[in-house]
Amino acid sequence: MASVDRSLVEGLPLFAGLTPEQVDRMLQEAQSIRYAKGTNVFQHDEEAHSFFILLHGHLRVFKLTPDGQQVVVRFVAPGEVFGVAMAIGRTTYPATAQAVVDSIALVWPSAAWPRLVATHPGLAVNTLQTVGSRLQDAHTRVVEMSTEQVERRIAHALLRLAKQSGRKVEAGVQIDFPITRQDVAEMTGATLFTVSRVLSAWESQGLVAGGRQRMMIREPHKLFLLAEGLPD
Amino acid sequence: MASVDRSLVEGLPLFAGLTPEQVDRMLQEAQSIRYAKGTNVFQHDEEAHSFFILLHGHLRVFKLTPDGQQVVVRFVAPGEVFGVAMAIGRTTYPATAQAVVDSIALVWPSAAWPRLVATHPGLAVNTLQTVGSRLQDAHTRVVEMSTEQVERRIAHALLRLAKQSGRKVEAGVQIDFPITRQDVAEMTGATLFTVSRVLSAWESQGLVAGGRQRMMIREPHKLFLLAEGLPD
DNA sequence: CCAACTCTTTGCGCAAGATCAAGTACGGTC
DNA sequence: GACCGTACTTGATCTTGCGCAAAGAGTTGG
Repeated sequence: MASVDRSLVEGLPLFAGLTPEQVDRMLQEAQSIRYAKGTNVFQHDEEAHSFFILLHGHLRVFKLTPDGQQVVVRFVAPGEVFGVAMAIGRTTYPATAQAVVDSIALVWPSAAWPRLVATHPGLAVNTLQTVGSRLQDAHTRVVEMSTEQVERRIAHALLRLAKQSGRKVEAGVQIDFPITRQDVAEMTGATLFTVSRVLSAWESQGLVAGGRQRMMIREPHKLFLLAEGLPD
Repeated sequence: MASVDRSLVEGLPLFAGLTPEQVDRMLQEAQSIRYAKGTNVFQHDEEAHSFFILLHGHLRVFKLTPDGQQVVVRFVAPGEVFGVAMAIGRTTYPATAQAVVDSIALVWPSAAWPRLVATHPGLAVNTLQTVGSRLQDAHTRVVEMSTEQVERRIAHALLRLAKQSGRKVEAGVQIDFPITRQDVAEMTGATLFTVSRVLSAWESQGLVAGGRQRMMIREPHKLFLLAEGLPD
């Protein structure tokens, strides 16, 4: 594989505290692979052969229930580590990662992880921070699902998307990958129908905009107030 | 502080891969502290001054919403590490840990963590596994809350409690710390009333038993079928 | 340009659970 | 042993959001 330009990965949290030489050495072991829109980077229950850093594009990570329902765990944005199943002590992936647009990732074989960690102890520490912050997110989501009603959950989900993958434009904050109402439903534990109704209402109030697979937040602050359940 | 008997902590996941001497050295830096039933080991948003291993007792870890609702994050059983806020990159605790019975924990100052990790890289790796498996749990819970109705969520919650803190007795599996219907409600995102109704129904079917703050599963397998939504 | 598809909207009826309102039983204390 | 507070039960009512149906609107491709 062609070697990877270091500038692409400098400053990534995973590599914090490593010397440029160490980073170079790690990069030499990585491949860079392209995933066409709609393809799966890995699948639920598949053997965890690799771990990744997303260089370009966006992924949708979801779980499938026995009766075929999907639940979106998160979206992966460029720069993030994903598929670290091996590091957290699993032998298979706990979810499916699917490219929502054409994407490129750096790929290491999972088998290299123990050696990499032994050589660069900082890797474990950095990964611990990453996994820890995902744990925070998951708990936040549990709290929201336990105590908030749909409208506020949807508001929180959109704000999180905006924060993670929002692009500021004149008219507001644009989510910079295609996302359906169904996706939002699967992030919030609501139905497609309910999400559609809520978004329609917000659109007519000028809070958000966006048609088919497009989502833009026009009034982030008002949406925030709504998410927190504060008076208008 | 009195020195801690090594037999109490041998075989704990946190210490996996450390030599007995290394464990001894770590123990010398720990205090063992007693927490009376009902007291808080640490509180939400408090500075994360320490991290812990529970030696004896049971803790209830919960978050508080702005409007005062509690959501139970998990229960801590003896042998588990908790309060590792610092390790996952926080300066404050993200939740409150409260002793549900008189409890004893080993306590290290958070400030010692970076040095301990530098000396024993295995610590970071082990903690990563622990945090990773909590992340799994949290995601499982999100999936359950998104796709299952209350009855099945309650069944899953009880099964998880039984697995983690169940004591097998002749008549079934006894949860070996006091737990209220309110607690179960706060674990499942249901109301006290709904939980009470469901448990009453199960009790009359002989599925579970237990009165005030007592919970015992008499038919684990039937409860499992119910949790998975399988026919009788 | 039309066909086929996917995504989205909207209306209507219904059910799972929440909320409210009494109560009852259990344990601990003086 | 009487009292008190906390946990639990049970019933009646109300609301949120789901399920389903049907149709509208972009998108892609022949």
